[in-house]
Order: sequence, then structure tokens, then C-alpha cells
Amino acid sequence: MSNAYNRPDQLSPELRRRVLETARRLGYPGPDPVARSLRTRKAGAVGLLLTENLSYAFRDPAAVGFLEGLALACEDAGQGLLLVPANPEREDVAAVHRAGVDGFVVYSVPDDDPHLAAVLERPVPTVLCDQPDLEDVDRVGIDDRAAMTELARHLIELGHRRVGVVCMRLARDRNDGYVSHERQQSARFHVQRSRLAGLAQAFTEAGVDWQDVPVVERFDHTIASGASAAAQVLERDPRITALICTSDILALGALAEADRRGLRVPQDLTVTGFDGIREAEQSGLTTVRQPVLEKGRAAGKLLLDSAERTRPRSVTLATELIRGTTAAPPRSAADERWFGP
Amino acid sequence: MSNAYNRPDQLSPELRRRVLETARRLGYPGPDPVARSLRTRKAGAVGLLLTENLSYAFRDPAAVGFLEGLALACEDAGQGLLLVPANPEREDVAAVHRAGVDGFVVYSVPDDDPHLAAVLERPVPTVLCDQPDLEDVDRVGIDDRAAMTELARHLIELGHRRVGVVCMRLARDRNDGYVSHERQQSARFHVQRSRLAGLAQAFTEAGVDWQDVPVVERFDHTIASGASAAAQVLERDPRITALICTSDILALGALAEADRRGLRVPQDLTVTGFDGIREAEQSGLTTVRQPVLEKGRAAGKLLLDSAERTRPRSVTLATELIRGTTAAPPRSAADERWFGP
DNA sequence: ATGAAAGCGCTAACAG
DNA sequence: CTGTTAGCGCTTTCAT
Repeated sequence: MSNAYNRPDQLSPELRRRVLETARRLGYPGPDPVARSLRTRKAGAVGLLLTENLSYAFRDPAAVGFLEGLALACEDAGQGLLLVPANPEREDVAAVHRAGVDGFVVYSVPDDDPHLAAVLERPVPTVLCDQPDLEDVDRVGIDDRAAMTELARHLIELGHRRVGVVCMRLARDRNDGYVSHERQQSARFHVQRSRLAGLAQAFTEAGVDWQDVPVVERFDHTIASGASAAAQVLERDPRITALICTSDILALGALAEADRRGLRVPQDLTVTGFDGIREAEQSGLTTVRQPVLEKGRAAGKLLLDSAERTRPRSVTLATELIRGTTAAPPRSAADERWFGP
Repeated sequence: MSNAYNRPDQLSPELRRRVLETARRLGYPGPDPVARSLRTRKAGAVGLLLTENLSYAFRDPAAVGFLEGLALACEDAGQGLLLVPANPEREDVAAVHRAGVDGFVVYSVPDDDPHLAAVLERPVPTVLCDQPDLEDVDRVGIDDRAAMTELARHLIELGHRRVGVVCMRLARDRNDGYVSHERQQSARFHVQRSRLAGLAQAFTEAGVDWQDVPVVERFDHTIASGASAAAQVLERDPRITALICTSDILALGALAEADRRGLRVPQDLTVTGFDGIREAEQSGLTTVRQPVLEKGRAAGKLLLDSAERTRPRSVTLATELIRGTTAAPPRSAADERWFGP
């Protein structure tokens, strides 16, 4: 009987037809997928863990791009994609335990996230995205630090020395405001930590004392947050010539805030982002483009090609500095050029 | 032992701690979620079926909004969200059979979709979205027909009588071109069928012979498709004063095509959409806004509140006509006003 | 408080 | 080609 459903070749088409019809007549709804999974040890689905509320994944363009790539990979393999609810506010790890999946993709969670720990305890393959290397776990990501260093050098070349930074959440606790040097270095989000480190390195090399550079953090990753953070930086130090944001979303907010203050970009203020989302491209934002879709697809492939036993594997994708229209030499530098030092 | 994991209250904390520690030391990875699901008859996840390739869900803003709402509802209930791969090109229904879920949400698939049939055969609750009423199945949607009639009347009031229509896929087969009257009426996608019917009704009432109105269909739902469809309509009948698109995405393409041809909107050509996505709002598109997020959330709630036994339940959400800047009286009508009839 | 045992529905292996 | 059976890992019930 099981054969009628799963091995059409093992019996005559006629018999198969008869069996199936009888089954239907008896009200048999077809094999129970859960029982089958238990027996075959295959769930037919990939689990996705992300740090934010589930719905956030659909609000952030970068996350959407990642999901699209991951979905593509799952689709090719005929696998489902299970979004695992992991509320960062609560510590409810149960959802991770209950997920019937053949493997996990973990997308940009803090190092100390209990959900991540729960995933790693499960005896299924896992791919980490935008995380530091972890022993025995596959990884895909970009070189956040190098990319940010390149962007910083671009600004330095333009003449910027007095800059401010707006960054995303650095740890699980909410800290909407200035970031101490210590907090920067101990940030739990690998991506943010690396980007800040890249900035610090480039500016230190250029003779700027990084301790003097104001860095403002926002817990919520929204355009409004970017705007308010930009306001906070500009309030404290109006002489800043460039506002470096660690994401395009935040940069979009900074642009809005600059506009609100009557500051022309890039003449009065340079603004930069990170990610290369479509909305940023449309604004002409100077930013770093990273291949979010490819990242998702690579993560999925890595997970589903677990045939290769050469674990752990690590994939680092290339980024590209986008010289948009929101970065230019600072006013003072331009003036110096005209009037001499 | 099972109690240690699931009933912390049934035994002393001390014992629980000891049991768990011993288990860990023995390399026990925690209860197997699939086996648990089999036993408890709960998968802890909601399945989502959509007609398109899985990754499409992340490219269409309306679908993303719906997903966000659905994810919100799942999150609240601590349920996972399983995206079921259902390639519309293939007839591979297996993924539906294999999905370990407690219920399905079906989002805008054609009436005759085999995946939909497979879902309905499964003995789990189901919520249909943007589908015609089906006996014994919960439903959530909008009144597509009435909304489109309202939009059409708005155009008629402005003076438009010679219009063209660009619509989405009407059935599972690809038909990039003109749509016969017969195909319009037998369209397998409830949403498109209703919207066309709403248009036909309004224009017929206004004395326009609907048979004369060119309707062009596109299989792919992209801005490029909208542009090429618009071109096709304008090519055949340059005297058209308004281009009615059954989605904002298509309308965005139509706007681009109008621009390419040097037609000013709305002076030379009126263009309208449907859905009310953010990109449309930014373009000032005249359209119908529907609450996509609410639709997703309502679908999730309906599914998860299966406590209420008064099935089938039906939820119809309100829509709103958005009078944007892409609709105005047609040239001829305006001329008549200036120079007299 | 603890241990033993039944059985969820299926598939794979094997016997007829 | 067909029928039978063991057991996947868990939870629940019942007995100790």
C-alpha cells in the first residue's frame, strides 16, 4: 500500500489506480507527512533563524533579498523553507527545538544569541551567515571590515577628517545613543563590530583619533531611527563633514534629516550607507554593495550540498564600493582649494 | 525523562538539572521534534502555498506585505511559517504532501491549481486568500470587482471612454497578448477575473462596448511586462486616453512606457494601477489600495483561531480608491471644455 | 517520584 | 508481485 504512493514503478498501474481509489473512498487522506518524516529521517525543509521578529524579515530590503536567494536554493532542491519564530526580546528557544527541519541557516544574529546556541545543539547541519567563524560550522558572508575600510579611505581621500557614525544595534540590549569605545569592541553583532573596526582602522591610519569620533547606535533598524541618530550626531558636533552609516536604511534616514535641516548633500554634508539596496541606488547613495541574493543562495546551496564532507566550508562574497552622489569633498577642503590654506 | 524537558513542574528542580546534565553528557541532543510532532499531532507550523516560484514571494511588494502580516500572526502564536515550494510550471504536488504543518494558507492561486487540490485533500484546516468561495473553507480577501468598478467610474467621470487594459496572468497557460472575451470570463485567477468583470460592468453601464476595449495579458508580473503590454495596447490604438492596469507593478511599467514615448501623464495619457504598494504611492499613481498586511494577518488569525467552529468563515477587507496624479480628464474632453463641442 | 509499556503512522526489509 | 512486521523517538498512561 505504501508502495502505491511512493513507488509507482513497483506495481502495475492498474493495481496502483485501484489501491488509490479504494483508499480515497475509505477517506484516507494520504500518508501522514510527519510520520513519514520520522521514519525516513527527512523533514524536507530548511529552517531559517533570524534575530528579529519574524515579520521583520519582510520589512528590511536586504533581508528580503537574502530570503529570495535562500528560497531559490530551496526551490531547486524541492525543499520547504521554515521561518522559525525567534523573538529577540524573549528567550523562548522552544521554537528552535520544535522545528522539523533537516538543517538550519542562521542569518545575522548576535554571537551570544540563545537561539543560535540552541540551533548548534541540534544534530543537523547548519550554515552561519554574517557571523564570525565558528569551529565545525559552515559559513557564508562578506568581508565587512575590508569593505568598510575601503569606503573610509574613499572619504579620507575626499578630505574628510571630522566624521560621525550611525550604526545598528550592537548587542541584545537597547542602547539608543552614544557608543563607548568599549561597547564598540565588544559588540555582539559580528557585522556591526567589523564595520566599525574597519572605520576605526582607516581613520586611525589617516591620523584621526578614533576616540573623538562620535558613534551613535540605534536599536530599531528603520529610516526614522537613522534620521534621529543623524540628528543626534549633528546636534553634538555641527562641524562634522561626513555621516557614515552602517546600513543603507540608516543612511536614508540621515539623508532625510539632512534635508530637514536644510543641509545640502553632498555640498554641506556627505552621507554614506552600506548594503546597496535598491532604494539606496535610487537616491544615488554612496555605499558598499553586497550581493544579498547571492548570499542567500550560497547559504542554501552550502546547506543542501552537505554531500561534501570537507566541513567546515567558508564562502566569502565580493563587495563593491559604489561612488554615488552623496559624497564629495567637505566644504572646508573645497574652500581651501579655492582660497589656499 | 521526558518530563525533564516538557514538565519542569512535575519534578524537583534539582532532579531536573541532574537529568538534563546527564543527558547532555551522554550526547543526547534533546527531543526529536519530528517524533514529538507525530505523537502530539502538532507540527507547530503553518504552511503557505503560493502559485509562483517560492522566490517570487519576495519580489512582489504586495506578496511581501501579505507575508509580513501572516508572519506577524504566526509569531504571535509561536508558530513557524513553512513556505511550500509549488512550481507552477511543474505539477509536482509532492511538496504539499510532505509539508509537516497544522494548516495551510493558500495565497492567490488559480482555481484549477493541482497544488490547491492537494491542499484541500489534506485533513488540516485551510484558509483561502483571494479565491472564490469554496464550500467548507475559510476565506479572506477583498471585493475586487466592486473596487475596480469604483475606479472605472472615477475614470468615466473624468471623461474617459476609449480605454485599454493591461492585466496579469489569467490562467496557467502563457498568453502574452490580447485576451478574447471568452478568456476573460473563464479566467482561472479569481482576482483578475473579478477585476476585469468590474471594469466591464462599469464601462458597459457607461455605454462603452466592452468588446471593443483591448485587453492585453502578461504571464510574468514585472515592470518590464507592464511596459511591453502598454506598448502593445498603444501600438494598436493610439487614440486610447487611459490605460487601466490590474496591478501597480504593471502600471509602473506602463508609466515607464508612456515616458519612453514622450507621452505626459496624465495630460496625454491616464494610467491607473491596483494594490497600493509603496512604490506606486511614491509615483503618485491613481490606484486602489488594499490592506495587504492586514490580509495576511487575518488569514493567519483565521487559521490559528480554529477554535471557532462556525466554519466556513469569510473575511472581506475594505479597499480605498487613491486619487493620485496619474489620472485626469482626457485631452479631447479637456479640449472640448475649452473650445466647446 | 519513578519505571514500564503502548502506540502515533509510516517505510523498508523481508518472506511468501 | 504482494503481505507482514519491526521500529523510527516520542508522550502519555498506568503501575509501582
